[in-house]
Amino acid sequence: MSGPAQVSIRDVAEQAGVALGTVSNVLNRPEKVTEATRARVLAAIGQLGFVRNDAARQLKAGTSNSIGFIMLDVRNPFFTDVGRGAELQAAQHGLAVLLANSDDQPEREATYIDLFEQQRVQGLLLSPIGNVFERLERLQQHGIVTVLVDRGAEGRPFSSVSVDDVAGGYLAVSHLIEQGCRRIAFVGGPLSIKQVSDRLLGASRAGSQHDVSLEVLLQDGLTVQAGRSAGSLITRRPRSDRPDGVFCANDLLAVGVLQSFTMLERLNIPGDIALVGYDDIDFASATVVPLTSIRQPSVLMGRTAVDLLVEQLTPVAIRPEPREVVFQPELVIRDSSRRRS
Amino acid sequence: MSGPAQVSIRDVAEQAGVALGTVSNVLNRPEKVTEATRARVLAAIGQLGFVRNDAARQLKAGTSNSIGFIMLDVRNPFFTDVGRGAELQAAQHGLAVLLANSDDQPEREATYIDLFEQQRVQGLLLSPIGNVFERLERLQQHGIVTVLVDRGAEGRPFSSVSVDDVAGGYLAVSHLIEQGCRRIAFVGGPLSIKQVSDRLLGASRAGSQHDVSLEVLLQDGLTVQAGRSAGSLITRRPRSDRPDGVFCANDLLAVGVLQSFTMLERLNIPGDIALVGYDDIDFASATVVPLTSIRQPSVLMGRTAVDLLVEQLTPVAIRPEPREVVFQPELVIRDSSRRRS
DNA sequence: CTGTTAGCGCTTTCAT
DNA sequence: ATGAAAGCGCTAACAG
Repeated sequence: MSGPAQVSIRDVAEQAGVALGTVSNVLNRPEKVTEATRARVLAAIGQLGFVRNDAARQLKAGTSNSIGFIMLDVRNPFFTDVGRGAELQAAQHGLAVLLANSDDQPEREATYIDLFEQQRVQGLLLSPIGNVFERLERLQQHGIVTVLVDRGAEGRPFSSVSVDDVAGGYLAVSHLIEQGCRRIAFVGGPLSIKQVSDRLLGASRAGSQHDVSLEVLLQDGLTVQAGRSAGSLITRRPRSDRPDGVFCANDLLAVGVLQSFTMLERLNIPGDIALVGYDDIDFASATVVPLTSIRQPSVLMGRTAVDLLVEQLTPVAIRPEPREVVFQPELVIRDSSRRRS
Repeated sequence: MSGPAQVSIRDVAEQAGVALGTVSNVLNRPEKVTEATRARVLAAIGQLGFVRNDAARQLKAGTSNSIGFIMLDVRNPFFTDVGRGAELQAAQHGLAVLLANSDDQPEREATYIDLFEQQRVQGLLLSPIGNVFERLERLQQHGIVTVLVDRGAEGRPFSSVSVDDVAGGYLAVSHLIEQGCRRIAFVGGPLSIKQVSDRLLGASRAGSQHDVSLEVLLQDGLTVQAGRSAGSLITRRPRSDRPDGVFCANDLLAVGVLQSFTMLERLNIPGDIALVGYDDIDFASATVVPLTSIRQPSVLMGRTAVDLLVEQLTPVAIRPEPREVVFQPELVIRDSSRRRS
């Protein structure tokens, strides 16, 4: 029932009583083989439990048929939604998606880029965190295309799918101002993450247009945990020192802020403090006070990223220029910020 | 600056003016090479942008140094937490973790098992969904070890990390009964998922011990979406027909149920209906009504899974027997079910 | 340290 | 259809 530990194409050929090349043909060009021998070969494959060694196949081909997706944070539903979209679309093209989690750490990002490069993936989807653009350009010259996800290319030779984060930040804070907020706090960080600094930029534009103060409560991560600590920072202040509106760089933070706010009996959301998050994850509408948020088309972004990648998977000669797709964010108003109407 | 598309070890040797074997030594046994030539080789590697071709390395070695983790659902924070733990521990052993998402679909699970087998990963972490045990045993004979995650091995020759789901279901429903519930509904499905049927089993044991009715509202998935539809199924009934306690097979479902419940002004949680979820994800304490849940030690489970895998990565002769690690779940009581102090 | 070599498993080509 | 053979890039072993 079970042959040697490593069953090779040669073993299969022997078992089936055919030539080695014929087995390869059955695997790769079945139409070149008569029905009868094809059946014999398949039977032998089944008996021996043969599985094609991808390393050898790749070595020959020079590339695998997977793409890698290095996510900033697997625990952020936004990214897993993007991943979901990527998988759906990749399947359409016969590609598999391997996921990795850089967890906001440049070293881990670098490690996974290495790993995927060594594996000679067809391409990479990546939300860059560290300073990796030179790295990626070299990769590209060596035949591994990168598509930037949730981040614009800014003149660099990559396709990208992103959302206008400046517009998103602007939307969020404009909305808070409309609801009557005058002392707004931005919760988020680190600013080395472009998405965060862009959202802050948009926020401060909206703030300065209306002459509203914008305080920045810098956090070292975009997690529920960080949100909690930002929240308790605020609640520990005397009432008069607290902001009346809080804009969080993502929903995880907002959830954390909400957790710490709702531990204070006498703090009313949105009455005392209005709250806006970012990403509109599934949970946003299920929080203590349903969360106003900025929606990004996450699944569509994943699909688009793969399409852009496949577009670049053509021979250099006929390869189109990299493209940038920018989606517009959308304000989703819920109770956490709704003061009128 | 950039050489041929594929820079090989041979190009490096040429550039550095050393022998091919020396480059290999620099890469794999640096101590066998003098400092000076090592530096020359490293310089050449840098200049040419050489990256070791893992396919070739693997082909030679017969195995990669990654492990694959096939998750039931990337969008469930429980699994990403497990993944996080696995990554942490794998890094300790110099292994990389590649994540894949079977999304509850047996075909996708099979596809990824194939993929990882073709890639000759060192081992697999897997929460089985389809009927894959024969497959996995064959894999094991061919040198790819599997550790079952969130699922016991039940006599099969695999190590496993799981949580006692029957105990968890029992805990949940016993708690509801203690809070005075007498008509309990179980929301979850499909029952083909062992975790779900075990939780139901525990639930019904608790129910029958106290002579409490247990209604099963079967869903086809463990998602927020499915939870919403179960919730509206309940709220559409006349008050007298509604359960007074709901136990959801996971927190995503519970979040969905909560969403639909809280759309009804006059429905009081936990007064009219008490609610218990499962997994105790980060969001559980941030929901409209903070969610009572059954906690599983997710990160620890991931770490343990990798340890069990590494344990099995020894030559067959000295390999220890597979082990089963079973953690006990823990009831975390919050407002969604707390009726008496 | 060098230079050479075999071989991992597969694909592809070629003449038969 | 076959059988033979080259070669993908690497590792590891060898004699010098």
